Amino acid sequence: MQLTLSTISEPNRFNIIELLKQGPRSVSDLVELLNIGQPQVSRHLRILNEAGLVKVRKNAQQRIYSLEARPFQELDEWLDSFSRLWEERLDNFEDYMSDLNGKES
Amino acid sequence: MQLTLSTISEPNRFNIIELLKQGPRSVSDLVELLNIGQPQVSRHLRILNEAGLVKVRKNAQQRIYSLEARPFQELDEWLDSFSRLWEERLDNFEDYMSDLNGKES
DNA sequence: TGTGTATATACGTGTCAACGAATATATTGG
DNA sequence: CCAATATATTCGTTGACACGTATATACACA
Repeated sequence: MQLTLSTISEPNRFNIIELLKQGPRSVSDLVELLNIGQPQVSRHLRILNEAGLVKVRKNAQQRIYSLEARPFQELDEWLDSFSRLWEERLDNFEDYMSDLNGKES
Repeated sequence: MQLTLSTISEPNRFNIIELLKQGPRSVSDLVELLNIGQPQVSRHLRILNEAGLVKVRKNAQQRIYSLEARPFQELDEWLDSFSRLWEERLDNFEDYMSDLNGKES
């Protein structure tokens, strides 16, 4: 979970993920679409792969990268545990805590 | 979005968020529950606050921190854009791309 | 097999952020 | 105002990581 988060939080990897969301891409495709050099793209792809966020497929000399669904599903499930933050009436809960602790600011 | 991600990805801040998910907490509460010093807790809380992930309320000398819903909602909405990854049949899409690019591995 | 294309790795450098320790600021009650 | 409690900030150090350049590996086709 935290590996997923820290991996995605790097801006270039975030951009790579946004591109792969539209479909599989080769490394050279990504190099053209991003403004960074090929070694950097390969390196970020390796990190994404090690974090389980992408998978690779060979096509001649090309490597076709695509997104792996599971980690994003897990992130989504983790966020479900926050649902009470907005789906239930948070205000009432906060007022309750205020009363417990004394007056407000 | 990326500020949210990088902020959450730090392990101590992730733990703080998990605790705040259960309800508002004072700094000293968090210091007891986590295994890090008070200055570190305060520092992480400041970073969480600057990222808009928590809000503060004063109660005497205490500062009561609680989660802010919006960034988590935004994260959830961002993940919605990945829904096709698992809700629709990805396999067909991949086969389609394979045909476009030539033969498979 | 050798050459070109596609991708990956190695290396040195610079930056950024987390940490612990020490100290500063706020807030309350006496 | 003073002392005590609660929280915040500063400082110096250190480790992790992203970058660019250079080089290595994989694969296909002539």
